[in-house]
Amino acid sequence: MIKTPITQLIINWFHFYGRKYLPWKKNQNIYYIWISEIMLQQTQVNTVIPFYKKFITRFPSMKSLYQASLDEILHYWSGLGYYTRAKNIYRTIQIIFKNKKGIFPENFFEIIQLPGIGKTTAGAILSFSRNFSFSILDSNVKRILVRYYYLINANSSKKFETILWNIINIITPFHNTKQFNQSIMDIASLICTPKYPKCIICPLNLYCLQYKKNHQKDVYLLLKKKKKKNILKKYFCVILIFKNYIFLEKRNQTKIWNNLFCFPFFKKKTLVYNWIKSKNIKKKRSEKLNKIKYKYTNFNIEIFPFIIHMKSIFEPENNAIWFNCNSKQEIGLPQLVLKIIKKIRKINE
DNA sequence: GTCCGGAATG
DNA sequence: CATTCCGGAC
Repeated sequence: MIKTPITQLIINWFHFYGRKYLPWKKNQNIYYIWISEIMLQQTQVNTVIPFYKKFITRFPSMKSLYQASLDEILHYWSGLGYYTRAKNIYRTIQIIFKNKKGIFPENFFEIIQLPGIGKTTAGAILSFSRNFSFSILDSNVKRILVRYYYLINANSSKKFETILWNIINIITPFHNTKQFNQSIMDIASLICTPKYPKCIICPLNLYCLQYKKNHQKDVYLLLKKKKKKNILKKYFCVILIFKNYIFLEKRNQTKIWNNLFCFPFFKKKTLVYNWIKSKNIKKKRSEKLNKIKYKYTNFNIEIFPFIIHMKSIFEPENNAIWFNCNSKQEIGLPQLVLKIIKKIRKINE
């Protein structure tokens, strides 16, 4: 039973143009869907695909994932960002084997209890794996609803959120839910884009109030929050190199890159010198690398690296390692560190 | 350079 | 309520 015109239009469009061949859509395996949905949080489909393929090749089953350490999981997350997601996957697989007999739950209220899974991800998992009728409300869906119904955001955001959930619950069909959910997100990300939406080819343009009434302002833009200033943070870091080995420390209790391995970071130059002294380092030679700039939405980082080539190696303390750049040791590394290691390898070649 | 994006946490 | 997390697209 189809309830609203928008519902039928969305399902019809999927039949011709929807993304039906995504790697996690090859079967209905709830494990694969779960991993893909966590990866797809805050991350676009095309970015996720190669990470997903490597991850599933290494961890083809829930059992293989359960046998993995957090470091191994983080290794396959390296460069993808939002590393708490990998930690949440690790925590979830422990829960599944310790409390749920190794079976991924198929009950919405059980799934939503799992770490890193909210209403939208739970709905996506159940609709894509079992075709159960659950709605999703991610930013793609929000953008379509706001434009299609021309919803001016006059209310408090909490109230507005509730309104959007009510609407999507109404227009989500009982049958063909998985096609509908995939379709509305595909339409949003391929056609109803944040900038320069391709309304001419949009299957919803006949009824879309934003388009039909030819409103001057894009109602979606009214939702946007104010920008904040970018703060510049400066750090110094020490890159110790011995042959193919680089000294890395595991970050702990940090907000950014927690559980990932990085070079030792310092706020002041003098702290760098103190640290080098305390390690009683025998250096062969030092080297200057240009300052490294790195950007985030709310702040920029400049890193001034001190590169030291070592004569000999010392025993690393807890949570530190000599990382062999040529090996495939499975640890988590942020994109920044991956890039610096690549640079160093080029210089040394 | 600027914008985009789910869930947890403050 | 607001903020945080990360990397990529443009």
